[in-house]
Amino acid sequence: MLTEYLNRLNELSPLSIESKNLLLEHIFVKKINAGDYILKQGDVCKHIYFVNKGFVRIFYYKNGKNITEWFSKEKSFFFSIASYFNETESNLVIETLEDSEIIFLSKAGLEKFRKTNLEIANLLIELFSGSLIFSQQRMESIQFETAKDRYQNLLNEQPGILNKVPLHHLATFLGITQETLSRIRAKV
Amino acid sequence: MLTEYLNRLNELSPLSIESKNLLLEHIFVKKINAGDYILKQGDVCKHIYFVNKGFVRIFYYKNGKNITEWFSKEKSFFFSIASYFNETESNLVIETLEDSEIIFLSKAGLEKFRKTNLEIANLLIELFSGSLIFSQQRMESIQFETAKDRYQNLLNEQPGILNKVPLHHLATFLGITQETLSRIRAKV
DNA sequence: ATGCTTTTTTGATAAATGTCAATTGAGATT
DNA sequence: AATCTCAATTGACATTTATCAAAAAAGCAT
Repeated sequence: MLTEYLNRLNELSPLSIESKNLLLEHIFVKKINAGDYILKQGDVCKHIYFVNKGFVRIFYYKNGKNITEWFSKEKSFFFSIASYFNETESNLVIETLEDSEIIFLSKAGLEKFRKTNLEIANLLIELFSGSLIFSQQRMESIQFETAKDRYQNLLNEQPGILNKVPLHHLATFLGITQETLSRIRAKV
Repeated sequence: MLTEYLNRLNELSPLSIESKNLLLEHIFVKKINAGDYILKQGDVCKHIYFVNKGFVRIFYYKNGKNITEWFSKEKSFFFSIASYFNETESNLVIETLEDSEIIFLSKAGLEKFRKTNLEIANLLIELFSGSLIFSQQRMESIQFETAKDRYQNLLNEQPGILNKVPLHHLATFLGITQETLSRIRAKV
């Protein structure tokens, strides 16, 4: 399982056996039951997470309501950006929506080795630039697309999502109320 | 002037004389008159830009209207993220609002050296993570704050901006129409 | 299957914002 | 000073979306 994960990292940026071994000391796997948290509100995000198996929701609280920031499907990386970099309490909460297997890659390890290990430094570049592209895409989708378009796109990208996620989570993700989403669906 | 810029880079991530010299070959300065473009629509973004002097607006077109993505003040870095990484035509346009002095740092150089030079790789990590934090902050400000709040914050962060930028640019930046912004201002 | 709970839809109304048009204001020019 | 131009405000109205409440539908357990 970790081999597969290391291969994934290696695809992002080539890693020698030595570099892989360095990283291995800072990687661990955790099984997390559906509905449990990976990162609670107020925690500091000290890892880059990877959904090896399962399905994850990232959300934040606003006026008492919880608003979905995004969904992370299998084989993708995620972390709480502001909390990770600034080492501040996260205002993002990360929960699993299914029984999941999450791989933790520690910031401590990455920070330690990137100063001396070129491969690990370049791995970080790839991780961060991937995250940057993702963040930018999400911003553009909010700016350019209507809620209806974004709903359609979400269904295309993640066909099974309607079975996994209650409608009100989709609605907050799209930035509209559940009622409005329901009416959008009725019209299609 | 370039010395100052190199010091700036050095603050982000320490650079030896050798690394600085490597980078120097891939840095140039351009004076750009107010209203002229740094990056046109359809260009591919091949540099990370730095506003040494002046003031810059980044915008995109949507339904024929131009929408401000953000303003870059002096001593800050910026680039067209999707275009830079994917080497696709930029849908962001970058223009100066004042006579400006822009420092160009070429992607070609960065990509060449990050594979072999640890300092330059770490510089890139700092540049990208800074950009990631910025991108995230902007997203959160859109999600968490009302247009009114965002207007106030903008004035706090950039007190002189009302003298530099016509109201309709501020409005599109805030995601509202000029008329709505005018009404917000009237109520304060 | 029956009832119980949760999710989703529907309806009526209110609030916010957009649109279009007209007016006002401020600077620059003659 | 009068005029011209561009920027900003105001008004009237339309549209969109939120809100609150209730009904319908879908899942689940007994």
